[in-house]
Amino acid sequence: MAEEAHGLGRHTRQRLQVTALLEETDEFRSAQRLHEMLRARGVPVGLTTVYRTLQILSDAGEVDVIRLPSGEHLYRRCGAGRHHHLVCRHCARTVEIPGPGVEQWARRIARQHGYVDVAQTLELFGTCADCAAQGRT
Amino acid sequence: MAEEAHGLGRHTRQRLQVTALLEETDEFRSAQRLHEMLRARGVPVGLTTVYRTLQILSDAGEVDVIRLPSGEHLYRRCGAGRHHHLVCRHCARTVEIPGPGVEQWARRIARQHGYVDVAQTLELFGTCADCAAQGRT
DNA sequence: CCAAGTTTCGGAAACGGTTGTCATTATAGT
DNA sequence: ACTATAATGACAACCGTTTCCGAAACTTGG
Ligand SMILES: [Zn+2]
Ligand SMILES: [Zn+2]
Ligand SMILES: [Zn+2]
Ligand SMILES: [Zn+2]
Repeated sequence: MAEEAHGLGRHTRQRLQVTALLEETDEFRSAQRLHEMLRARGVPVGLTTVYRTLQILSDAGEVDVIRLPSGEHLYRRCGAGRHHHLVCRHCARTVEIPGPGVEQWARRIARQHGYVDVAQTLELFGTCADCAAQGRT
Repeated sequence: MAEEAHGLGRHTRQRLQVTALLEETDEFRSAQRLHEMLRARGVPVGLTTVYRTLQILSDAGEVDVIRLPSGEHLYRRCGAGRHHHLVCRHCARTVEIPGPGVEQWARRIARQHGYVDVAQTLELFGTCADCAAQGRT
């Protein structure tokens, strides 16, 4: 029993804890922040393992990744289907934006210039209603 | 005389060499690559100075910067006005794409979800016609 | 032209997020 | 349980970038 037919490797205590934590929020969070949170609640997990688990999850399409201007990666458990992200730059609260429209536009633009096999990186950063109400610029 | 009214500091040999090199191409290039190229043509410039110069130029809006998935920054002397970039992932040859359409779309989406002060990151990566003809995947 | 003040240079060291190493430990099929 | 195999995690390495700081190069006033 407890068969692993999901392409994610073994069900270890640590991975279950990371995935459980990712289920709890709509915010994008960094590997280091997730690690801190797990340690804070008494889960003895190594930072390396958190990075490894997030790598596996993102390779499997189970989590989405965005990169801040600083270079750090943020991870989030998202809904199915391609989409972009509207992320609050203060609290990282995120709304999913359906993707097809922009993707079509990108493919058309690329073809017009002779480029093929186009990929896009599009993220939107803003200040969410709550953070704006609290006066955060 | 020869006063510097351009907000870029002094016209030193090194800065002139960096800007001159940037004028020579339509490709985005990394600081390290620019440094190598200058040394290769006998210009004795330090890597630190190349980084500093590129920082100054990008702050002044004289060059555009994009970031590769690996995290390294690429720099290019671009035309005036806001635009996005369609970049060949093999040779970094770049076409400028007018920006207003996407920006309008982004602002509208953001407002619909209560987000304000929206900023976007959009780059297109593809394979250019030449590189495709040479069989690069 | 000279001296004093200011800016820039550049080698070396630090930085920060991420990835590799490898001996130890946990998992899952039998 | 037993065993083969995969995962863990403390630590070190990595890599592009930034900071430090003494030396060198400009600029300015006299
Ligand atoms: Zn998502
Ligand atoms: Zn917010
Ligand atoms: Zn540009
Ligand atoms: Zn190309």
